[in-house]
Amino acid sequence: MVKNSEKILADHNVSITNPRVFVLEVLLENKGPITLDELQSTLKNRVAKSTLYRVLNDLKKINILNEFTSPENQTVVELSLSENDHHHHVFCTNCGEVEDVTLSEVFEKQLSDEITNIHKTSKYRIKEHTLELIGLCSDCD
Amino acid sequence: MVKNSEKILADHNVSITNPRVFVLEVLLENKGPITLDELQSTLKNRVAKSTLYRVLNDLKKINILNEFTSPENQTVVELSLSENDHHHHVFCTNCGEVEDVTLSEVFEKQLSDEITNIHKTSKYRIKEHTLELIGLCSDCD
DNA sequence: AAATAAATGAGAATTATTCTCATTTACTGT
DNA sequence: ACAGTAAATGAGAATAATTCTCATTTATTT
Repeated sequence: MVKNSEKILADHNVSITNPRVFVLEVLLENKGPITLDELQSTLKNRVAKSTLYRVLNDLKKINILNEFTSPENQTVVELSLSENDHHHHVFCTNCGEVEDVTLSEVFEKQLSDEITNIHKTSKYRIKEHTLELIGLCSDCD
Repeated sequence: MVKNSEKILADHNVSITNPRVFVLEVLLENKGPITLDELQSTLKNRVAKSTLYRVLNDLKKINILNEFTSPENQTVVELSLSENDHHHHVFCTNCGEVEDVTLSEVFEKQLSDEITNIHKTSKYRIKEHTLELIGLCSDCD
C-alpha cells in the first residue's frame, strides 16, 4: 500500500524522495500549524537543514503548504491539502502555540460582504484574507 | 514651539535624541504603514542601522509602534499613537504596498461577537485580532 | 559647568535563509 | 532488473536580517 505522503507527492508530479516523505509525514501527523523550529528539531537527524528549506519551498510551489509569521515573529508552516479548508489561526502570546480556528459560516458571509464593500471604496481588488486571533491558551491563562 | 515628535517622546518619558526624532518624523510624515526597507533607505544618512533597530524597539516598548510581516515577508512598521485607532491592513501582492483599512462598525461588532463565540468553544482567551486583506492595488491590477 | 547616566555609530557576532558543488538518489527507456 | 541521465541531497560557504559590543558622544542631574 502506498503511503499517504507518497501519494501526495505523486499526485503533484513531484518525485518521491526520503526528505520529502519525512517532512510530509511530520506535517501530516502534526495536523495543524507547526513552528519551523519544531519541524527542524523533529527532523534534525533525517533531513539536512538546507534540504528542509528546499522541501518546504517545493511544497509551497505545488500549493499544499502555507507559511506565515506569528505575532512573535516565529515562522509557522501548515499543510493545506484541499482548496476548501479555509480557516484562520489563534496564537498564544505566551507559549507561541498556534492552532486552527474555523469561523462560523454566518460570520464568513458577513466578512465577505464587508470585503465587497471595501472593494467599492478602496483602490484594492481583494483576493484573500487572513484573520489572526491573538490571546492566551488555557495552559498559559 | 516644540515639535510633534519631541512631544511624543517627552509624553512617554523617553529622552529626546536626534535619531529618535528623525525616525518619528519619517513615521509621522508617512501617515500609515511603511516597509522597514523604505524606512532604512529614507534614514540611511542620518541614523545608523543598529540605532534604527534600537529606536524601533524603544517605540515598541512605549506602545506607539506596531510591527508586522507582510504576506511577502517584508517587515512593516506603523505608528499607533492612540488607543482607539483600531484598523486593519491591505497588502498588494504585486508591489508590496500596504495601507490601512478601517472596517465598518457593524462589521467590527459582528467580528467581536464571533470572537465571543470562539471563546466559548476554544481553549483560548482572545485579546486581539488582526485581519489582513490581500489583493492587488489599482496600479498593479 | 562638571559629573553621571544614557544613547549612538561602526562594525563584529548571531541567526535565518539561500546558494554551491561534489556525491547520491530517483526516473526513463530498454 | 539495469545503465544512463536528470534531479535531489548533504555539508558547509555565502548572504541577509537583526542583535550585540564597546569606545565615543550626547543628554540629564546637580
